[in-house]
Amino acid sequence: MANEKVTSAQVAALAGVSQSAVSRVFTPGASASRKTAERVRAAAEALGYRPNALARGLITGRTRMIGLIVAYLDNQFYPVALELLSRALQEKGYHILVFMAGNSTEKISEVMGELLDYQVDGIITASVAISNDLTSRCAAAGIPVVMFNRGQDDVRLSEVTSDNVSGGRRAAEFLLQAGHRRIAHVMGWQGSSTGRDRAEGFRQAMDAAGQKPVALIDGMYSRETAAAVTQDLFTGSDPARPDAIFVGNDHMAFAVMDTLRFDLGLTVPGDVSVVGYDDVPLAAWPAYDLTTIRQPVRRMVDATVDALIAQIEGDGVPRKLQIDGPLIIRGSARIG
Amino acid sequence: MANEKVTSAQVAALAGVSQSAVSRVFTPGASASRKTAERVRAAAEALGYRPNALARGLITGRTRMIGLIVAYLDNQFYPVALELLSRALQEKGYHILVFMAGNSTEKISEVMGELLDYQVDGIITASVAISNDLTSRCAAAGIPVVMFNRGQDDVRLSEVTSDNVSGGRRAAEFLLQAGHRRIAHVMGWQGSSTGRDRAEGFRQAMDAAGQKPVALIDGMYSRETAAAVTQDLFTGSDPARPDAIFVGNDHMAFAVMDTLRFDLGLTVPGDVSVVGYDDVPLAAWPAYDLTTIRQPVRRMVDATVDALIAQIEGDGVPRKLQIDGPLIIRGSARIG
DNA sequence: ATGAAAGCGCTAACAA
DNA sequence: TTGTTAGCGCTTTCAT
Repeated sequence: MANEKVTSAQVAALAGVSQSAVSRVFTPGASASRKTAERVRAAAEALGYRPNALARGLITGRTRMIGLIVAYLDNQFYPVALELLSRALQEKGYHILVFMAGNSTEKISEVMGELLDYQVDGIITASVAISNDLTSRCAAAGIPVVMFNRGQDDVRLSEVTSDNVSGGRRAAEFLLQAGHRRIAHVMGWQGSSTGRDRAEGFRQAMDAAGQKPVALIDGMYSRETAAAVTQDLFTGSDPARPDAIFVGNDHMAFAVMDTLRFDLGLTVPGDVSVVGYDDVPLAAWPAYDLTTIRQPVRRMVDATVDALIAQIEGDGVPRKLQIDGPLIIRGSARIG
Repeated sequence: MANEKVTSAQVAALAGVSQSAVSRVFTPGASASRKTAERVRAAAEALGYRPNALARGLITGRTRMIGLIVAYLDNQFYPVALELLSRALQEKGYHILVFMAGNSTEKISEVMGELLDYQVDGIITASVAISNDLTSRCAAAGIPVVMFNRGQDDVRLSEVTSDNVSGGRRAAEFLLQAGHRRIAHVMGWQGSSTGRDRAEGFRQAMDAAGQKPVALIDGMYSRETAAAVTQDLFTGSDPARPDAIFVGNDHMAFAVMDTLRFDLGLTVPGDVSVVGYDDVPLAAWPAYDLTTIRQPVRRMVDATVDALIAQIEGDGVPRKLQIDGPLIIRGSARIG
């Protein structure tokens, strides 16, 4: 049974044409008469022939594979993005090679190297930063890189983010307007552009209102850290305790709410208002009903795919895009 | 700058050796003297050379790529499995080509075809069934397939599941022992082996106890369907209402709990006990605190990878594995 | 241990 | 439109 491999030569033999004729029939935009095409297709069908994508890639220099590097999948934002990215790329005839890289620089460069070995046509990094060195290697290899949901100051890199500074600002303004005066910010990881930008926006709005944050703590985008930090926030004396918390992303916000309700015995938003960032599907579930800044994943994904493909097909230069999302008001925060 | 491509020939020229010598240095288990190896490595380093994985794959017939087909990513079980699978395979030097296929048979076979085009060394299907025809094609191409979390009666296919029948049985027994006598089962999708097996186990235990289920409804593994079904369950007259629900997976169980609490105004487990299946991370969060049958993902992943690699490296035949998991008792169900 | 040569399966000039 | 020819970059005999 192990038919193993059917080659274009075998098809050619059966169809009584040259091997290159077979190739032409399977190459979009190549010329072949109706007659040959039919005979070739029939022979191919009979033999179960399909062109070898590797061999094709070797000669055309295009593999139609895209490398996707993602840190973790436990934050719901990423599976959602991954699913959307994968589908969008599939629709355009591309396939994705996924690598999980955590946040270690080492691992990331190892993984990038492997992607280059496989001659991917482009690389998407989801929320991971990449070194200058790596950027140079990709540039040298002529492989476009687009960073999804992370920014970096390098003209050779495309990036697609939401307007995180303005998002942070709006979150703070919303809380202030509701009358909160003891606001804390459990920040997104300060090693990331998103974490820093959101915190920056938050600071700007607080300054503008002449308010000082009760606390500014790095939650590292980790559920555990966010929970621990929340505990700490409420161990001090009463006046130091926040009555509102802006959290750097939804994933941490869920941990904050869990801690508030189940460990500290507080109510949300009765005792404490909570605002998150991302608007992952879980944020809309009634168990959390989280007020949050939406990142319009779908549009971000489309922009990412467009940017990447434009660069791959030649008529594109790296671009930096910001796609804005609204504040979604739900029940986890008091309303002004 | 666009260095584009560095070939082994260029390295050979610089190192003053033959092209095949370069190949040998980069081929594990090939012979080369220390001296040549050093010169080659130096030259490669200088030029930034790395072997082209495509060309290598073309000749060796091994690409070290594994195709992974997954239906959706919205059930937390899959991102978790995907992350684990990806990491495990990476560790063994394999890379994964991910495809999102929904549950349409058409899409699945389209996607399988593309995987075969890319000459993947093996295929893992996560919770998707595959047609006989497809199985034959893979068998003919000599490409091993292992089904993760789904079973199918075909000797050519490997499968790794948990013991779903016994899991369903234990869930029912647990509920019965707690004194419940009006138990409903919102079943997993009856088009899937897991959905059917869990329901089968549930029935067995109910029969053995001489009990009739209040209801047996297909929740389609969908959050929306599960929510709707739950509403229906409580619109009838009082005696028909369940006091316990065994739900076919956690993903639906969350929807059931949300509906119970926020739409129906019932308490869990006060008014209704809920038991799920999978033990995804979210089940342990205090907002749900879900009693559930654990699927030991890590062990299932390891078994999957082992089975696949054994078959790829030759010394393996398709195997059917069942890996059992415990009932995890939390707060969503009354205790007997 | 090493080089020369063949060829993996395909596409892309080039003639005809 | 078609066949012939030359590679894509690599591994692997086969001699040496």
